[in-house]
Amino acid sequence: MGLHRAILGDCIDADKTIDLNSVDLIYLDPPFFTQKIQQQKNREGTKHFSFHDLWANDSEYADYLVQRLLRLKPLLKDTGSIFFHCDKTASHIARLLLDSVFGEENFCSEIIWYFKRWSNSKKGLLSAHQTIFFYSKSRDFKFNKIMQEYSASTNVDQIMQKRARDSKGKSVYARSEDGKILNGGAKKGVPLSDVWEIPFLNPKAKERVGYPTQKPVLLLNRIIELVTDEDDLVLDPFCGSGTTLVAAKQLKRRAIGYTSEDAVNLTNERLANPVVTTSTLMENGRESYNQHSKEAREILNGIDYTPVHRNSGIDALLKHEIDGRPVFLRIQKQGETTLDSLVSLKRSTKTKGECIRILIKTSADSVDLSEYLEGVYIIPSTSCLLHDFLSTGDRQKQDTSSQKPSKTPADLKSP
Amino acid sequence: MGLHRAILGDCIDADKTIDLNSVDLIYLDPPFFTQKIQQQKNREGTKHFSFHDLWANDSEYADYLVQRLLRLKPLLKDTGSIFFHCDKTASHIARLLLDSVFGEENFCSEIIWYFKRWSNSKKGLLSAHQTIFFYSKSRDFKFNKIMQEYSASTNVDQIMQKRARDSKGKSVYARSEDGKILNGGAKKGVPLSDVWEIPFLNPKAKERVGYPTQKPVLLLNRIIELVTDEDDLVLDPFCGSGTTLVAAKQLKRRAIGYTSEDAVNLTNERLANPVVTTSTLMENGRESYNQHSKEAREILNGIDYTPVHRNSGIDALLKHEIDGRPVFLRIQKQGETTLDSLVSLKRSTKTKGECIRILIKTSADSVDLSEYLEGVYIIPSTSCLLHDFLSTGDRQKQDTSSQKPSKTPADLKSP
DNA sequence: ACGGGAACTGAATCGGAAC
DNA sequence: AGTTCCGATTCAGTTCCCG
Repeated sequence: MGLHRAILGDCIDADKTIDLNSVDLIYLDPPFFTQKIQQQKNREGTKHFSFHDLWANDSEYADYLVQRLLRLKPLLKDTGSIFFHCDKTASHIARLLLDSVFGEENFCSEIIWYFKRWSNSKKGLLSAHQTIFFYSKSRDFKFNKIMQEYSASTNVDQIMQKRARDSKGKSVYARSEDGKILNGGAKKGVPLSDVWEIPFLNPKAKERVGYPTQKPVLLLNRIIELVTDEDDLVLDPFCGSGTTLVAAKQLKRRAIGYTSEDAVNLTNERLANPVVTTSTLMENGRESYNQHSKEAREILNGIDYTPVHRNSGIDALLKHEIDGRPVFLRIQKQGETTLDSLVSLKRSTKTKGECIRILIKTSADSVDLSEYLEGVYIIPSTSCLLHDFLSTGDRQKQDTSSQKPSKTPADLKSP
Repeated sequence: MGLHRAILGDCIDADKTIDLNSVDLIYLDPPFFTQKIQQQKNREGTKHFSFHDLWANDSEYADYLVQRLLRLKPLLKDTGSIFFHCDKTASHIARLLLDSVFGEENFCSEIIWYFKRWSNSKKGLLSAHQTIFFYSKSRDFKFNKIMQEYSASTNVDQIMQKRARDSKGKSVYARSEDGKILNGGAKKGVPLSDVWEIPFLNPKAKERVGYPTQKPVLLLNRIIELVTDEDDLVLDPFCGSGTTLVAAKQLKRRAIGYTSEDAVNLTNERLANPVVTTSTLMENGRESYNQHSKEAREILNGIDYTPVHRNSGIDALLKHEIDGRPVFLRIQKQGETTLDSLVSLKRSTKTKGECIRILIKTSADSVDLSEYLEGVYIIPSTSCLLHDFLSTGDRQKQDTSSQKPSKTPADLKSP
C-alpha cells in the first residue's frame, strides 16, 4: 500500500481499515446541508462529478454526521485533532454534535476561512466565508505555533526595538552609548489567528479538477502544518477529489481518504500529477497592491474614483463621467519625466475607446510637450505649483498676469 | 422625552414602553456565556462597572435569552431587522433560538467581525473575531446596499464591461460591431461582504467609559446604516454604556436602550451632559485635526516645511525663505469658505511682520475675493483643479487659453 | 404558498496572447 | 526575452417564474 490512499466507500467503515489511536489529524468536509445536488463537469466536459446534499430534515442530517463522528473518534491519537469544515447553513448543528462527541472542553477554535468572491445579485450581504471547527481529542494535543507577519500598520521600528529600564525603573527603548536606539534582532511575528484569508479556488485556476465544492490546497496545507509533523497520518473521511491527500503528500504526511467511485480515480490521478495554484496575491500580499495606489489616494483626496490596479499606465478611473466618456487618470511617478508619464497613459488608454485622459503632473520639468498633448489634459499637483512659485524669481510679473476668475482650471493642456 | 433614551431596567419589559411594530433595528449584545463576572473600571478609577455572566448551564442561558427575544420580536416593524452579537462560546445556542423565534427563512447573514489583536501566549489559535447574526422580520426587509472597493486584482476592463446577448440569447459581454468589448461606464463597486475588519480598539470611544465588553462605534455605525434610514428607531436591549445610542445619535436615528443602574447615568451623561458631549466633540475635532495635518503632509509632499500647531490660522512655515521673508502657509479646511480661510490666515500673520502668505485653496467656490487678496497668494489644490475641470462645461475654450509655459504657477493671486 | 427549474448576475483570478 | 494586460471562466452563486 502507498502512503496516500483514496479508498472507495463510506467513512463509517473506516475502523475496518484504520487502527485505533493511529490518526493525527482528521479533516472532514461533509455536505453542508445545502439541500441541493452538487454537481460539476471537468474542463474538457468528459467527466461529471456530483454528490447529493438532500435531507428530510436537520435531524436526519445530524444523525448521519453523528454516527460517523462516533466511529471516527477512536481512530484519533490522544494528541490528535479534528477539523470540521462547514458553512453557516448548519454550523450550529455541527457545533452541538462535536461538543457532544468530543466534549466542550476540547473545543479549540472556530476558524473563519474568508475570501474575495465575485458577486451576484443577492439582496443583503455577500457571503464570503466558511467555518472550520477545530477540536482536539485531549488537552494534550499536538500544536505547531505558526507565526505571521506583523500587520502593515505596525510600526517596524517598534517591532525591532529593544526595551530596557531607565535609572528610575521606567520602561524605555534601549539605547547604545551614543544614544542610538538598539534593535532587538529578528522579529518573530504575531501568532496565527482564527481568521484566515486564503484565496478561493478561482474560475481559471489550473488546480480545478471539475469536482464540485473543491477546496484550495493552500487551506489544507495550513491545517496540516498546524497540527501534524512529517510522517504523521491524516484522514479525510469525505475527501472528494482528494485535495487533502494532495496537500498531505506535498507536506510529507501519510494520508487516507474516503470517496465515491468516480472520484477515486480522479484522486489517484491528482496524486500522481499534483497541481497547486500558488496565489500571486498571497505571495506579494495585498499590501503590495495598496502601496501602489497610496500616492493616488493622497492626491485625489476628495475626488470620487475607483483605484486601478494591474495597469501600469492608469492609476484611477473617476466615477464622474464626462459626456458619457470615462475619465482615466494617471499621476506622474517620482523619477519619471512628464513625457514618459504621458506616453504611458496614452499607451494604456489606447484600447479603451472614447475617453478622457488626465495626467497629474508632479514634477516641474519644463520640456515642451506640445506635440504629445493630443487627447490628454494636464493638471499640476499642488506641490508642483508651490515648487514653481518658490523657485520663480519673478513673482511680481505673474501676479499681474493671473487676474482672471479663480474658477478657471488653469495650466490645462488639451487636444 | 428625548430621541435617545437609556432606560434603567430589564429589556423583558420593553413592551411596556415601546409600541408594537415601531422598531426598525434591534441590536443586541447580551452576555456571551463566558461564565465570568465581567468587570472594568473607568480611567480615573472612580467608577466600577460590572455584570454577571454566570449561568447554571446552557439551558438557563438559553431560557433567559429566548424569553427576551420573544418579547422583543413584536416590537419590530415588518421591514425591521435584528442583529445578535455573540462569540464562539454560545453562537450555536443563539442560532437555534433565533431560528425558532424569527424563522430559518429570515436568517440573512452570519457576520464575522474580525480585528487584529495583541497576542497572548495561549496554546492554539489567537481568537480574533466575533459573530453577529443578522435576521430580518420578513423577506421584505429594509436594506441599504453598501459598496466597497474592487479587489486589487480586478482589472479596469472588467470594471467597465457591459453585458448583452449573443445570437443564442445567452448573456455575454457586449461587443461593438468590430468585435471590441464595450464600456458600460464605471461601476459602483463590490457589495459589502459578511466579513468585516473593524479595529477593536477604536480610539474614539476607547477606555474613556470603562464599561466592559464595549463595542466600537464604527461597528454600530455600519450596522445602523445598513438597515435603517434617518429618524428610524433603533433598540438596544443590552446597551451597556450606550455605544449604540451614541452611534444612533451621530447618524440621526432615534434610539432606546436598556441598561443597569450605574450605566444608565453614564449613558445619559454621554448623551445629554454638555461636558461629555463636548469631550466627544473634542475627539471629533482632534480627529479632524489629525485628518487635516495628514492632508497637509500630502499636499506639501516634497516641500520642506515646519508644521505649525496651536495656531488656528497657520498650518506650516516653509523652510525656504523668499527675499529674506518667512513664508506662512494655510490649507483651506473642509467646510470653510475660501474667504474665511483667507481672513483667518491674515489675522494670524498680522503680528508676524514682513512675510509671504500662501493659501492652498481646496474648495471650488467662485466668490470674487479680489478686495481681500492683498498680501496673500492663492494656490489651488490638485483636487480643486480637478473638481473645476470636471464641472466646467467649456473645456475647449480653456484649452486654447492656456497655451503658455506649464511652469507658470497659474491661478495665482497676489497683492 | 410552495417547489423546482431556467435564466441571469458580475467580479476575481490567472493563463496566455500580445506587445 | 520578459512584461503587460486582456478576457474566459466560474458560481456550497441568486432571482424569477410557472404550475
